[in-house]
Amino acid sequence: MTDRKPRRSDATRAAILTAARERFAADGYERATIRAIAADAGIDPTMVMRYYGNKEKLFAAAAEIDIRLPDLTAVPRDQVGERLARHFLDRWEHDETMAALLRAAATNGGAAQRMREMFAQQLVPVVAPVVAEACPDPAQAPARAALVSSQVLGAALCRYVLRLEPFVTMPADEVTAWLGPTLQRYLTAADPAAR
Amino acid sequence: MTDRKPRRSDATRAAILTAARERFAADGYERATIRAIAADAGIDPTMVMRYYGNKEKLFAAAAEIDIRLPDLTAVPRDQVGERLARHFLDRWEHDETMAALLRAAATNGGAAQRMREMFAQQLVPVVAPVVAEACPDPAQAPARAALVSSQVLGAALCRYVLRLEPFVTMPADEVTAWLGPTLQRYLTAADPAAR
DNA sequence: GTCTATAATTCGATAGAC
DNA sequence: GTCTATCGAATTATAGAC
Repeated sequence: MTDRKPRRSDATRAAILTAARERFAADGYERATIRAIAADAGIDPTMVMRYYGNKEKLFAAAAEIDIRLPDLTAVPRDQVGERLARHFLDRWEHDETMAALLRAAATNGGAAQRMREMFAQQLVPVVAPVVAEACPDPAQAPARAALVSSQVLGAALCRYVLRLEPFVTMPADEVTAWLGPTLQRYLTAADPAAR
Repeated sequence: MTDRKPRRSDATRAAILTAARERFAADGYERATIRAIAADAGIDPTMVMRYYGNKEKLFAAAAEIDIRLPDLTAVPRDQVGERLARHFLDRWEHDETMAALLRAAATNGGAAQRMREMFAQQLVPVVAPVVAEACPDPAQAPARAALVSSQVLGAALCRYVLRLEPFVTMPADEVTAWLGPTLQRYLTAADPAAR
């Protein structure tokens, strides 16, 4: 009843979103202009405003993402780290939405807020049961998730934003091989000195 | 003979740099305006242009930093990780230049280039001898340094830029306790699976 | 050295014809 | 739905008086 609305210009909206993600990913929030996004999408800049109201709402729509984290409770305890690392790498190599959000979050408050919400609503819940096994204190989950975020986001920063040479060239498999044990420790060590 | 030039308005130049670092750190490159920087420094915007030419050169001057890495060859082999972690945390808690550079590097090509140079000229050389001991292949040094960068920059991103709650509240000692072993492994492990 | 005035752009957003 | 025209604001940068 509520999903029977294939508007005729639905393709246009999608084209705008795609172009917006590319521009926001390449230039960041402030340097990406509505004019340029419209040009990339092959339409008039006015249409962007008509469809999305203003630049901020356009970004919000373009940066709406689901990390689609796997269910870690179904993964062998000693492999959660590498599993997580591979998932993130995979996700980022094929979808520039995260790169756009990361670049924008560095200078735009709204984008940073988005990042924090993603962290709290998507990463913490998935990670919590794994952490609980090695560390009974339930208050530890957010801290461990934050540590995981720092390594994963740092890798993304070096690879996709700063384009730090050794990190850009390094094969995805090698990156996950290095990050896996790090994430594993952040999730399953009883304390910083353990393991 | 060459350093006898205490210009009368040297204090003004310093005030501009301080204000510039604060603004670039808080707002990023594009949102930080020369007007605002001048206002913070209590001078006329024209003076900023007169002293530094243009915005890009001003940023270059403001982002000129020396990480002042310690000599790792004088540190016990099994403590280089924690030593490095503590150094970076210490350095950043008291100097917002790195936060400014990090924020700006996300959207500004020149700032990103600066980051890469800092990495190649300051981190790689210091780290190379330590890596060489555990891994004879000299070509490994840049890769290990890049891994270290990813974790260190990721932590800075979460703590100072994104302000991810668990990471902001976490005491510096706890952060170094967690990051130390990670950096240690990146520097001294023979391969990703070792140790 | 310092400041006023302003040039030259650029961008987000709106009004309104078709 | 789509496009032309344009407003209003903000910015870097320069010219020139004092």
